[in-house]
Amino acid sequence: MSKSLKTARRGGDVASAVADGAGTGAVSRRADRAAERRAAIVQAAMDEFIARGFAATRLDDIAKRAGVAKGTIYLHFKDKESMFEELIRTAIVPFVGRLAVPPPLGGSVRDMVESLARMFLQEIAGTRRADLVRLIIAEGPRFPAIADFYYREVVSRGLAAMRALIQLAVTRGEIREPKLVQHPQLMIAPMMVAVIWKSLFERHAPLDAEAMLQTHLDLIFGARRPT
Amino acid sequence: MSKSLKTARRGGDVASAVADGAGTGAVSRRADRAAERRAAIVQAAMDEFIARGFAATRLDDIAKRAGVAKGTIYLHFKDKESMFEELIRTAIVPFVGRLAVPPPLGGSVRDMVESLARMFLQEIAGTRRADLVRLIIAEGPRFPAIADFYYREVVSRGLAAMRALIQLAVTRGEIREPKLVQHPQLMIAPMMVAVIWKSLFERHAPLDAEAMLQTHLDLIFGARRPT
DNA sequence: CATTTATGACTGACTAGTCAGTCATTGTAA
DNA sequence: TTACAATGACTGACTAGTCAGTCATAAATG
Repeated sequence: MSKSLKTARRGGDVASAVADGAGTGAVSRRADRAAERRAAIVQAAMDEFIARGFAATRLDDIAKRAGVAKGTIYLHFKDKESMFEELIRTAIVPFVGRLAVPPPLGGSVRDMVESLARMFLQEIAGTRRADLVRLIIAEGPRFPAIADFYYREVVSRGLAAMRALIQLAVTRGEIREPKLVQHPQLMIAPMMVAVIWKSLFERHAPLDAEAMLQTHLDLIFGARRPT
Repeated sequence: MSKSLKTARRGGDVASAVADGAGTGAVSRRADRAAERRAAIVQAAMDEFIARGFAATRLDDIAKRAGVAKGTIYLHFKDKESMFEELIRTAIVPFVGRLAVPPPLGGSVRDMVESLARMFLQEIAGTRRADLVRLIIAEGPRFPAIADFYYREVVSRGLAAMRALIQLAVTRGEIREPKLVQHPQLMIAPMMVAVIWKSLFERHAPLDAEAMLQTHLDLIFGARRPT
């Protein structure tokens, strides 16, 4: 089943690239054009799903937004549901790689956690991706496959990495509270709150996530001494 | 507009209660019967909305579950959308009252926070109400009226109350980190995570929310000395 | 009996998914 | 190089089905 993904590059020449110097930007290679359209569909679908949720999203709208006929969508995806699932997966995968904790280099654990959290705030909480997280929270229960995938690929890995960091910090004496190793969720909780807050309440009361993060880290690692 | 809410109790006697001792449970009083049906509809609608989200929920299903004809629903609610909004409001209100911080009584702030958090875990995170919170997160952006209401009635009040408690604790010396006053969200974050976790990941990895709470409080108030 | 309340068949708008047909692109032969 | 054939990506009108909301009719009530 589910062959339908035509994107597989044939032969070798990936090189007919999208020089796309000046003018029309017309793409010749058939496969390229197809890939381009697929990308447009994915983008459009993402926007629509985020804006309306799964059930309320119309394929007609996705098609229109992607500048494509509805039938074209079905050349790339089996149906609405598998499109949705594949979409989420595709969007998540790029982040999975970074979850392997970078080798505990020289600096303090706090610095490492801080830079990780900063990255998260900038690349997720501050962007449309925050809505993606919200979408997963929203649709998860109705798409167990997605919840499972998300748990396996993101949550469990992320928590494992975080636990390792906490363990290290406890060993080094950077963190006093050893029980924290059992609850790596506590380290991440403020990030989750930030994501949700941005999606729902930002216009009521803007949240200074960076400042909150500092306070959070001070609680866990102890306040930095004022030099 | 939107009169349609028939629930207003007439006269005084709320007392013709639902004795409902043994048999049919037949209720005589018209208004009571109406109220009963309304309650059944509300309950059924809640279940369906939680299970499927707003868009995917069918009024036919709500009617069937409530043991009522579809037309009956429209005797109580203007349409699907306002039913949804009113539903959420109705479900939230009972909790608003408790958010006024009980007068800072004798005990420590930590004990007070702890008991509040415990209550939250038991009455929200442990129950179907957790899914209600998830539902608000999920549908909030599409129902600004609900997000607004939720922010006004729950979030802002809850945070204000929490801020007052933190302020008190800082004054008393129970909390060392004064910046926490600026970020009452940090106090609540683990509760939010618990709610989401229960909804999405409980079957993958059960979360001991109580234990997590203890660790969290130890971080904020300092570990209890082992006597 | 008059009035209020409840019913559920019905309607009309809407939408996921299909498929016969079109046509630009690619391959092949002269 | 040019003419012709094969391919398959793309289209959009269409089908079959769904569902919010209505209303003529029936039941319950006082």
